[in-house]
Parts: sequence; C-alpha cells; structure tokens
Amino acid sequence: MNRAEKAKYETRAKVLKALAHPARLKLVDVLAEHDEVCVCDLTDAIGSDMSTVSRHLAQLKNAGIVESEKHGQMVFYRLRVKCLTSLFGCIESVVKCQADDQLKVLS
Amino acid sequence: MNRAEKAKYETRAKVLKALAHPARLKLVDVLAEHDEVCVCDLTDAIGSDMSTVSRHLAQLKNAGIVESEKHGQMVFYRLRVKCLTSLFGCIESVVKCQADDQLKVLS
DNA sequence: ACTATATTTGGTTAAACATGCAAATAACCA
DNA sequence: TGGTTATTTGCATGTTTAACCAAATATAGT
Repeated sequence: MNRAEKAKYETRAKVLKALAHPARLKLVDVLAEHDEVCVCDLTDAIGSDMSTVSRHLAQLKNAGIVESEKHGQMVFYRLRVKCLTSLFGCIESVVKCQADDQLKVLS
Repeated sequence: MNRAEKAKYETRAKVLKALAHPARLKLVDVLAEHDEVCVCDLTDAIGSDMSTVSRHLAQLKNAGIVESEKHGQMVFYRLRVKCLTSLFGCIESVVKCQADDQLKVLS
C-alpha cells in the first residue's frame, strides 16, 4: 500500500468507525426520521448521560455525517448525507446472510 | 431503547466495526477484485505481519463479511456479500461532502 | 447581575483493539 | 518419518474507546 492508497482507506475507515457504535447508529436513525433534533431529545432517545451523547454526536460531526446549528441555548443536529439508508440496507444483508447460515448450522 | 432495538443496533454496529479499519477495507477491496485469495497474497497486499492479517480476516469472517475455505495448506478467503461497493459509494459521498466543506472554509 | 437550562469539556477508569514475535497446527513433499 | 510452508493462536505491550461525574461555557429569563 502506497501513501495515497493508505490515505484513502484511512479516510473511509474514519467514517465507518464513526458509524460503528449502537448509540451512534440509533442517533443516525432518529435524525433520519426527524430532520433536526436537539441534544436533549437525542439524549432521551439513547438513554445515556448527556455528556456521552454529546461526544457521540461530536464523533458523527467530525466524520462529516451530521452537522449542527445552535438556536438559543439548544443545539440542533441534522444529517448531512442521504445515502445512509441504502448503506444500512447493505449492512442488513450481511446480517441476514449470516443469520441464515447460522440457521443452516443448527438444522 | 428496548431490548430488541438495542440488539438491532448492536448487530449492525458489529458489522460496521469489522469494516472500520484501513487494512480490512483494503482486504475487502482486494477480495472484491479477485474473488478468491489466499492469506499469503493478502498479506503481501497489506504489508503487515501475516498473523496480523490473519486476525483481520478472522474479524471480517466473524462479522459475516467473508468466508474461507482450505485447499491444501492454503486458506482462501472470498466475499460473502456483493453490495459492499455501493456501501463504499455512500462512504465516499460522506468523504467528498466533507472535503468540499473544508475547501469552502479555506476559501 | 443572578439563576436556571442546554451543551460541551476535563479527568478518571475499565474494557477493547492492534501489532509483532514466537510457538502451535496442519498439510505437503521427499 | 523428517523437513518445509501456510496459517492460526498465545502472549506482552501500547493505543484507543466508552462511560460517568463534575466542572466549565453559553444563553435565556427575571
């Protein structure tokens, strides 16, 4: 792997890493449904400490997946990318494919 | 998040986490091109210790992304899922979107 | 200015991950 | 059987991550 190739995979990995956490996946799902949501509502949806949720959001933002805007004392987050639904479709097909195999093993 | 929802996101996260590493992304790319590749060739492509590559492959396998078959003394890995190319398309669009923004900031 | 609310950041701790070397397995060849 | 090659696993080490609490920041309302 040369320099440029390495950089390419590192960039991709950074985005995937930002998505690779249950709480952050839930955040993305909520944002996909509601367009613009404040941290307090997202915190309710996740059920962890608000500081934890804030850091998760920071990671998503840092990866370019969400963006934020402050209105008054609240900060609203929204998705920056539309294709995530199809991405999850692919992930689900991995999951389903694997689940099928496990059924095969059991039978 | 109830039990079932939590499980759903954890399963997805597991797959994404398996993909979220530069070396493993490179492995997936090589496998997407060549259909079936032995560990030794994959090791050459990555440039890390073979034991490291073997562990990366184990992670991909554990997540259901690749499968393996032994022929003689060599183990061949192949992709189990076809949709990964479109998935990377989405990742790239995140990357590009972010890159554009950074250009905007600079200008 | 003072208080309350929303969010982020600092500090700490425990768990997970990545890597290389060396050793264990497994399969081939002589 | 003995030696060689391909792959995986055990072990040790350093790095990263996640979580919570407490403290800092920022904004709104009084």
